[in-house]
Amino acid sequence: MKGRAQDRSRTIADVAARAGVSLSTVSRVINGTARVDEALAAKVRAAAAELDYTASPLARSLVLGRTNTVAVVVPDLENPTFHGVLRGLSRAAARDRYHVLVADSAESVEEERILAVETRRRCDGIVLCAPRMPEEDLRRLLGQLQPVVLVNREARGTSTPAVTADYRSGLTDLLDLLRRDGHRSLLYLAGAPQSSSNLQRLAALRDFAAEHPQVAVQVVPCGVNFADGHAAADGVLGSGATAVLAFNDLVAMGLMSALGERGVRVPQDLSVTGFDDIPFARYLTPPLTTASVPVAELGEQAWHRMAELLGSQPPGHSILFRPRLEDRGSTGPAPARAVEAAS
Amino acid sequence: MKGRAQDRSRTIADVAARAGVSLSTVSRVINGTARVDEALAAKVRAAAAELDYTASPLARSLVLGRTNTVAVVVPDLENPTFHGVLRGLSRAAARDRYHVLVADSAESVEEERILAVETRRRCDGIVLCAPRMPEEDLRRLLGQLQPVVLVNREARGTSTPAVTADYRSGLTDLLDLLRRDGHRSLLYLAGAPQSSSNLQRLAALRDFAAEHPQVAVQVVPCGVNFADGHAAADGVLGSGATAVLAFNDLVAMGLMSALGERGVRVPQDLSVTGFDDIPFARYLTPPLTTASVPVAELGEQAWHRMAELLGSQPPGHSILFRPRLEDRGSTGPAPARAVEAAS
DNA sequence: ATGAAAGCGCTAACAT
DNA sequence: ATGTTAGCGCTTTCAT
Repeated sequence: MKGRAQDRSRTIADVAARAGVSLSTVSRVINGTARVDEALAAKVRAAAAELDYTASPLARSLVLGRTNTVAVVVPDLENPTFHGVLRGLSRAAARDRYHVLVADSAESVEEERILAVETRRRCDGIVLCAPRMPEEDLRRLLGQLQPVVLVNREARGTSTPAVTADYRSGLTDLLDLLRRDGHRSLLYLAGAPQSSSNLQRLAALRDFAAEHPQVAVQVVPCGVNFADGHAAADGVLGSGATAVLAFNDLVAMGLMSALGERGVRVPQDLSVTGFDDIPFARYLTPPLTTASVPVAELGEQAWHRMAELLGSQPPGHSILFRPRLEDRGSTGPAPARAVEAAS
Repeated sequence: MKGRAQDRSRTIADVAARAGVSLSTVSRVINGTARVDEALAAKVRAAAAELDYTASPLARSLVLGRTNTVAVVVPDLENPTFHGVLRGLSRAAARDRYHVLVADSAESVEEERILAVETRRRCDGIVLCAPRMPEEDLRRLLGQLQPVVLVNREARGTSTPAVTADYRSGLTDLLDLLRRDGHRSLLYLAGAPQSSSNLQRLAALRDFAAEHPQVAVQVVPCGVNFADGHAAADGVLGSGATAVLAFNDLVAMGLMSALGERGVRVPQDLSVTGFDDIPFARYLTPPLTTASVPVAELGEQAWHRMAELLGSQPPGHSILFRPRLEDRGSTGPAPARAVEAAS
């Protein structure tokens, strides 16, 4: 047999020995931290190549105090929004040779804090998606987590950069669209009560109600996923509303599915809007009118803010993506009379 | 102000000093590695609590040779399959107090190798999703990556545990369904040509064609996502087939969307099947007939296999999930005559 | 039962 | 320009 099996990973000492130089020279050559005589450098490179040597990231991290890793903490990987954020972040970070650690708190606000703090110790910074954490808890947490970038919520009174979608203006756009279509009785299927993005939507609703007193707006607790929307159908039909603003596309899809089962036509009998513009929204029957949120870009920008912080620049400014109205087939003119509950 | 701001993270030396004991005692108390006098132990715990001390995972990893982290390497996080795998894996690993590093090779088979090797050094093992890597390259790579668990493909001639879906039997089920519905001219929209899961489907097709010579089966290159399916519509309509087996649900959805635009009715004019049973498949109009693959469970089982390897048990057996046929609305009896291309 | 000291693999002063 | 040495924060012999 040629060449012994390599028992374990080679160390810098192996390379130094083989090249007949000191550890520091090897380190210098490999990191390019100082001038090294070209002859020696060549020897080192050769030795490293022969041994298939690469420096232990662990050991480097320990001494450098830097892991070249960031973590993203999300409440639920299943949620298309966080999934998109992870995707955008992961690609962007990879371009800068950073790695990403993912931590899914499985919706437990309790765990989230602990998880974030523990995860933080394994990396250089945290991208935090914690829509439901009470603001005060969040502010306290932020101190231990630096550097942090927030996604889809802000922490007032701190200089933590945040990358968010402007859910308020997005919902306002949808409300205006429905109003222009002649709807005078609207219903909002609310998401997680205390979540930032739900509160923003409620703010839009409040503004709208004040500006358009002739339009009735009901708020009905619902949820954030398909099943929640599906279960809301009967309540919606009993409400007399001619248009429904679902918390997000998933809820809208669930609702539309249940409406279909009941023979209610969208948009002829009832208009429905979603939120987010998940990939399938445009391909539903009818295509879903929604406010498009560039989730992957949220993740990408979150990385850019993080990269600034890691370069020990001062915190950059928070950035807000304005959702774009996607006026598609699930909304239309208000019917002459409100639909009655079927069945 | 009460208490100085803590300049940087506390070390075990700080705790030892405060408790008036040696470093080793602190280590022993914290890890429970040896008996320590209860009085001392209490002092140590108190000191640790006061300083809010937790051991540096980095330093521990370096000395223990273990990071408590595994990496999952995927070709594309956007793909619902890999996304599901990540989700299942992440939750399962978290339960065992393991962290997960995610590496997205952005579809580049070239990068994949390098990425995997580099990522491997930062963790204890790799869960590899590399459907397109040539088998020989894969086998070579496997050596450097140990411990490895493969997802959705096997590496013959190795003992690397694999967790896969049986795409072959899944497609066979779909083929049988269509045949029983009277279809005699089928068309398969193929995925990535060399990917394992595409090859498995082709094998099913081959078997089927041999067993049922009276049924015509065409294979048309297509792709793996929505847009690919959408673009395939005209070719499908010109083919004379009465039923189409899309590579996966995304392709099926794209196709159905394009068919809708052309006024082709599913399943009356044309039956369509997907594969995977992504969350929205059942809510399409019509609901998609497909073969359901439990992606999150794939990830979960991948973790279990990995956990065995990490416990230095011998490699467990590979496991194969049999897709379940979901007979829904997008398939039906073959029309009396094949549809003609519209427009 | 406890402490002193070596060492995980590396980088960065500090010498020369 | 190169080598020697002291750590990074921890665990684990090895003494006592």
